[in-house]
Amino acid sequence: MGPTAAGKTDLAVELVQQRACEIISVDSALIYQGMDIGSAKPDAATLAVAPHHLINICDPLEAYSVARFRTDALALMAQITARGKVPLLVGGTMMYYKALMDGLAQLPESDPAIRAQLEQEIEEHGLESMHVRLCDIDPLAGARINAADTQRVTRAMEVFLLTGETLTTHWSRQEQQRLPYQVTSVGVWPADRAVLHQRIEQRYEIMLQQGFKHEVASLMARGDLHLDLPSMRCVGYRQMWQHLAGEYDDATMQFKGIVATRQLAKRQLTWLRSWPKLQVFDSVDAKLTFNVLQLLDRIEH
RNA sequence: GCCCGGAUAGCUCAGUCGGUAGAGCAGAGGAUUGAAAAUCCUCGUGUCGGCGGUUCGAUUCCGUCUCCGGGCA
Repeated sequence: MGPTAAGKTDLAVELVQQRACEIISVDSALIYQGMDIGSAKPDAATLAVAPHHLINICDPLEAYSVARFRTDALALMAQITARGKVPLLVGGTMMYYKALMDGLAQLPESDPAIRAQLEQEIEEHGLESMHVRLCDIDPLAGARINAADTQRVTRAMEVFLLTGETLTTHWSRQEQQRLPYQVTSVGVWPADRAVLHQRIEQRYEIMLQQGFKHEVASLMARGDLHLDLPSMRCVGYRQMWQHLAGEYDDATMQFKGIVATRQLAKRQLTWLRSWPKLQVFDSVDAKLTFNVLQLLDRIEH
């Protein structure tokens, strides 16, 4: 686990070549086909030596979810261990890891019709009033969810409308779901934040050189994608889309793209700072791979 | 060389009819249960360009110097 641009892929490629394991990507952006440059997806040559599960599994028009990830990852982990190998989960989507380890309540998946209805309601009466309504039907969720948090207010209402029961009720029925594996959590990032920021900037530069603008232009040219899709809200893609749509110039696009990436890294680190039993390694350390291998071998014996 | 306009938070700028100042962005910290690279919350002391003067008190008024725009030569 680690923030964006920390060097997770490089480490994973090393590990997979030296031990009997298979990589499962834990990344909500790498799932999309045709989103390669801006998502920093490993290139074809890398994938040839280090295949990744759960990348390129969705069209950018589709929405994936944490629940689907959990199902997919558990199935893959069973297959991989059946082959006598170790599942190596690599990525920066911390909520996916969390759901995998701690489980999820039995909730309905999002329903486009209900969501459209709720969106319209927000447009007509405002999010405030929907939050007031939420407080009425589910005071606990209402208190917990900020009145400005469109996504969570909407989701809580959606669950209620879909099932007739509140989010809080569903949560109260949730049982502990223990992962049937021994887990070693490894965190990788530069100890110095300034170094991470530098890496982010350099990587963005490289993405532009590799034709990131053209990649987004092609996605735009399809005609069926738009900015409200989870795929097009991905860091970098959103800013490039807005630039291509004429909202701002090239320099602004670069600035906003880098800023969004830094902010993503910060949020990822917020998860990791309090992650239970996380073994953290400085990715700047030249002996990184050696150190991690040593840790893994110690666990196996 | 002369005239005009600037100089205030990392950046862009507001403001103080004289009582040592605040927005946006950036940045930092936090939350996170089927959109999570999403969504949301909290956090603002900085020689108010330098030096002098007036004043009980100057970032604010005056003088001067420096730098940056623009204009005239």
